[in-house]
Amino acid sequence: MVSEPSRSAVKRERVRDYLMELVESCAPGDPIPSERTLCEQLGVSRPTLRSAVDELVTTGLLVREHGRGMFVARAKITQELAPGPDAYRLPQASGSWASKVLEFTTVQAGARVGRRLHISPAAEITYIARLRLVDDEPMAIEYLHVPAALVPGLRPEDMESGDFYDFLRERHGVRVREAVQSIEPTVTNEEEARLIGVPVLSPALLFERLTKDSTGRPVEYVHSVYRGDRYRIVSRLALGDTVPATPLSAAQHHPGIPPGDLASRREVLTTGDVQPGS
Amino acid sequence: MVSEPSRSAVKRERVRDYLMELVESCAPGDPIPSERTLCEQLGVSRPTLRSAVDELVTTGLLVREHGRGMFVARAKITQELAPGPDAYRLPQASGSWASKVLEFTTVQAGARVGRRLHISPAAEITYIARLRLVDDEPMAIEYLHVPAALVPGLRPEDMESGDFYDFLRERHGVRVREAVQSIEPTVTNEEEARLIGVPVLSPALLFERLTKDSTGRPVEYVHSVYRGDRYRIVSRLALGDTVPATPLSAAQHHPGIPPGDLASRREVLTTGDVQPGS
DNA sequence: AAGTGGTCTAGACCACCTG
DNA sequence: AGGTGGTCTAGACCACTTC
Repeated sequence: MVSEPSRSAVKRERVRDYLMELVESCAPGDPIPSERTLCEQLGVSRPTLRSAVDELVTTGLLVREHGRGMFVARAKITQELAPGPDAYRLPQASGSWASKVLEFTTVQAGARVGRRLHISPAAEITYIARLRLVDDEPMAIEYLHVPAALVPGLRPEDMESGDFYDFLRERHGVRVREAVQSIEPTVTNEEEARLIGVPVLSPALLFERLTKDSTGRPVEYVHSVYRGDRYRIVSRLALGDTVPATPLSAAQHHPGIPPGDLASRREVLTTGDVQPGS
Repeated sequence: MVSEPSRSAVKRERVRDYLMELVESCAPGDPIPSERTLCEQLGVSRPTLRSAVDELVTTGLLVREHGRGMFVARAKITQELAPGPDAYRLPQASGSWASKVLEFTTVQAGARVGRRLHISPAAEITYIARLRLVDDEPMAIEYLHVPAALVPGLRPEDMESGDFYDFLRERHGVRVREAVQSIEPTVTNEEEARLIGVPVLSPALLFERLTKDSTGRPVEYVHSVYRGDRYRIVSRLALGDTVPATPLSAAQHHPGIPPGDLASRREVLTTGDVQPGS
């Protein structure tokens, strides 16, 4: 828009903008012309065309199907927060969650996991990789690490139904109390992409969590990757300054929840739920 | 690893794996050989080499500098949750936040924003685009939409210092009370990439927030994009089942905060803070 | 068999940075 | 001037899907 060195910008951008308009004039699921056809129409080479398409695929506007063609994506990656007049009502719990255990072994903790769980690197842990499904569609891949001594006799089936924390309490007398969790954006690698059914380098959320029991002992270290096109975090924040602003530290900024100017005095009321994609 | 149709997989993967090993054997900031040199060493064409490098740049392992060369990235995108024995202590507020107003205009709300703010599409809003900086490094780009009637006489300078919510209360008698916020992973587009200083298609977090005052009237709609390589959400979760498990709905799953099996009975204790990148 | 997307090549030109 | 990354081309072969 602003005066740029070159007038016509890069071809890729011109092609991408053309495609974006094309997509907007189509209904979700509609097929669009083939790569070779588009190349001819737009007067660009196939790598150039493909590079522009790559961007729209990563952004979530287009999907490719080998041997079939390209289609307008069904669920836009950036969906409306909530349509209609009742906007901003928190979405209800939706979809039925299930799990599928992909791997279940006992291995030595190793340096990294041992340090996290506060156990010896040589101590044994139960390592579980499981797919998390919503309405039978893959939503996330989760890697759990639990000290083996804590869960003797744990079976893969135990990880496919019910609440793991309930299970820990009822079967092993372990009462979880607190967890520290981090969330960061990432893009999928080959393995993750294959398992959760999205293209490589798609936007995703990386969670890491360390959970401790009532005695402060670490009981699980979890690493999981959630697909970005169907998963979203919604939270409801209380901002009232009813509390006389316990001055934690004047110029603090707590972005985890509200990345605005909210200095202190706010508290989380409720955490929302999944908004299924399509 | 597993038996694949073709033995050698794609060249891109072979090149990428070679580069990843190369990166691991280097210190952060170290230069790596030029694209043309690597092409010759690996026996691939330049587009193929570049495609592999693209992946590592998106992943945050490499950085390119036009005319200078390629370097091992300083801050790894997936950093340790917390090093050392005191792991999992929540990071303290770090860095000094500042803002730089890039755009400040009064415009008509339009259909989308009007609907969100519950005002007429023809009503005027103050539209503010501002860069959020931490230690003078760009961290996020934020787009605010505030009904103009609520903040008569607001000046750009007012948005560059202090807490906006404090300002609303003291200068305009508006007391914010609650907000609904969504967080989703995304990738940067050209504009966002340029403004926050990362490559196009880098992982990022997209926030949307609607804030209401004590009378339930919407006072701001904010859309912001945080860079993924320097920003992370850390939260501390209370999982104790002290509450007799108010059964909201048996098989519910609330991933927004703890994407494990936490059915109900959990509550957010504290929200963490920024972990500065390098 | 014919069309589609997936991958790769060899070479070209440009813009940028460093001597 | 010479190296670096940034972009683009024309053409080739493969794998997959449909008819």
